[in-house]
Amino acid sequence: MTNETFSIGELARATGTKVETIRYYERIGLLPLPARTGGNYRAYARPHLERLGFIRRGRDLGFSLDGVRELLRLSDDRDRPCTEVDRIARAHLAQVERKLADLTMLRGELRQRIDQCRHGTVADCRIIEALAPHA
Amino acid sequence: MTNETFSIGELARATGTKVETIRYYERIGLLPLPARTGGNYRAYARPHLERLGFIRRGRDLGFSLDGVRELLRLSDDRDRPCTEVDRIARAHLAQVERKLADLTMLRGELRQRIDQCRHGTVADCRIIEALAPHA
DNA sequence: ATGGACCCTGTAGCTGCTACAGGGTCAATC
DNA sequence: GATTGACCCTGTAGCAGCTACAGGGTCCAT
Repeated sequence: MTNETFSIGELARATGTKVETIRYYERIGLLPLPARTGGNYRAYARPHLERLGFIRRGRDLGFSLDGVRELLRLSDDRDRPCTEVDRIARAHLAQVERKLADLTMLRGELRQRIDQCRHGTVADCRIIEALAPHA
Repeated sequence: MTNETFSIGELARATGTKVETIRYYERIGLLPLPARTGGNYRAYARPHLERLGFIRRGRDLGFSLDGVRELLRLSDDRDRPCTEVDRIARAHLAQVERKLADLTMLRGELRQRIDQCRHGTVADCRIIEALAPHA
């Protein structure tokens, strides 16, 4: 039987997570409490490794910790329809798209300000002018 | 002479800022301390209104509070060349562009996952599959 | 004098970590 | 057997940029 365990440092290296972050995930109940060694070290098993991997990939896809938590919960019930999963992912996508639209607008405005800057003095800088109203 | 003053609530309404946010800006030294009335109410003058307007527009353009602080400092010296202003704005633009690139990638990945979802059970959901490795 | 809208200070909460301080453990080396 | 050094432990505080109280005071109209 395979009953290998991992220290928190090994888990960190294996998943590209900082040790403190792993402890943080534990604290907020995202990662279950691992067994402890005689010297009170955390002893993780394979399921922990997988779960942490799941969390990391979810975060990489931009899901919030609550989103990840929900996805983890849903992924446990293998037989349920994935309607909910789909809904969460779509909601997240919509949010990403909103943010993209916002940032695109922002980029446009910034570019315009910067392009109009004639590199004179602050008194007639278009960037400052855009911020200070009356001048 | 025009020596009108504004209450914090009036300033809030005039600039679309929450009252607490104004007090916060004061606390971190972004907005100068206003005069006080007999009843210890803040009594703002026109320069405060303008300064807060500047801050808000800077924030709307996505500058950090430190960025805004720097821009405010620079805007005081009307005769200096606007090189520094330009540099700050360009650095910010570059950051916005990096974020845009990241989010665009993210959107692509999310769309792909969602498109591949066949709306079956969680067991063969592509979204979950992308997160859990082995399955 | 009473009500309601406004104001005050101070503190704690939010997200998602990160960074200590001040200690304990473990394996290897001298 | 003592010492190093890498690792681990808990607990707390900090970051940005607000936001939300609690527990009071003020001002003005009725």
